[in-house]
Amino acid sequence: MSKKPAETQKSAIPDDPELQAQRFGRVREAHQTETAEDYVELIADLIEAQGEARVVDLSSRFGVSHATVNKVIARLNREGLVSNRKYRSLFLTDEGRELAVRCKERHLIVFNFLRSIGVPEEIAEIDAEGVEHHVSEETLKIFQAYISKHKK
Amino acid sequence: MSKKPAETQKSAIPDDPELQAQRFGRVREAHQTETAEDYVELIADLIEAQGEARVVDLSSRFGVSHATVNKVIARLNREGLVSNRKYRSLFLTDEGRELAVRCKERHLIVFNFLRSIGVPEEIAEIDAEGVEHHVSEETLKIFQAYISKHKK
DNA sequence: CACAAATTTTAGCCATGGCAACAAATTTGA
DNA sequence: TCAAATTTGTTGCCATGGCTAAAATTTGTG
Repeated sequence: MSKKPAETQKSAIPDDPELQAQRFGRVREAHQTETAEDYVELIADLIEAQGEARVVDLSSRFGVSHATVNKVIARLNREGLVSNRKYRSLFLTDEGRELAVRCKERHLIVFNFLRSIGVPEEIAEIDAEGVEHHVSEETLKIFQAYISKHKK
Repeated sequence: MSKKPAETQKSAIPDDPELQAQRFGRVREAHQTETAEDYVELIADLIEAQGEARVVDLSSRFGVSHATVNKVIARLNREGLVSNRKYRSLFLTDEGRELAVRCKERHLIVFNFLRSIGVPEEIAEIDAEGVEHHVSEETLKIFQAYISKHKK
C-alpha cells in the first residue's frame, strides 16, 4: 500500500544488501589508504618546513613510537611511496609526492569548508584530519563551490 | 614581516607537534570505535526491519565473511554491547542499544547535511558512512543548524 | 679522537579484522 | 522422519599498526 515500488523506505530498512556492502567496502578501502596518506602528507610538510623528514619527527607528530613509524615506513617503501636508506632521513618517491599534493589539497578544502560553515579553527583541524579520507570527489567539488561562493 | 607573532603560518608548517599528535590520536580513537558503531547500528536496523539480526545478514551487508562477523561479535560481546547465545540471533545490550541510537542520529544528521548542500543521494550515503565517525559534536551541531535553516 | 647522547633499526609481543577450510548445529522440505 | 541445505561456530592463517626493550649507527662535544 503506502509502499513505493523499489524505493528506499527511509528510516530503518537499510535496503539492498549488495549496495550496502559496497558502501562499507569503500570505507574499508579508504581506511587502508589513510595511514599512507597521513604519512606522505606529513613527510612532505616536514621536508618543506624543515628541509628533511626524520623518524623522530613523525613519531612525535603522530604521537606513536618510533618503532611504529619504522614499520609503516617499511610498508610505504614496499609500496613505492617512500624511498629511504638506513639511518638517513626520509624521502618521497614521485608517486608519493603526487599523493601528498592531492592529500594536502583535499585536506585544505575540507578544512576551509568546515571553517566557512562556522566550525572553530582547532575543531575544524581535528575533524578535517579524520574526515578528509572519507569524502568523495563529488562532495569535495561541492565543498569547493560552497567555499568560493561564501568567501569574504 | 607578514609573520604574525605565534600564529599558525598556514600552509606547510604543521605547528606544534603535541597538538598535532593529539589530533591524530583522536582519529585513531575514532577508528577504534568505528567497527563497534557500525555493527550495533546495523544490528539495530535489522532488528527493527526484520525482527532479528543474524550473522548471515551482517556478513552479507558488510560484505565480509561470517568468520569475520563472528570474531567482531565476540569482541562486542566481551565489551558488553551485544548479547548472543550460540546459533541464535543477535541482540543488543542496553548499552549497545543506546550507542546504536546515538550513531543513527549522527548518521542521519551527516547524511541530511550532505543532501542539503547538494550531494546526490547515493553519494551522500557512501560519504556519510565514512564521515560520521569523525565528526565532532560541535560540528554536528553546526550541521544540524544548517539543515534546519535550509530545510524545505 | 673518543665517548656520550640521540637517532634509527630490529626483534618480539599484542589486538584487530580480514580470509579459507572444516566442524557442528539448526532449519527445511520431501 | 531424516537427509540436505543453510546457518553458525572454530581454527589457523595473514597484514596492519600499536607497544617495549635492546642493538646498531650517527652525531656532536669535550
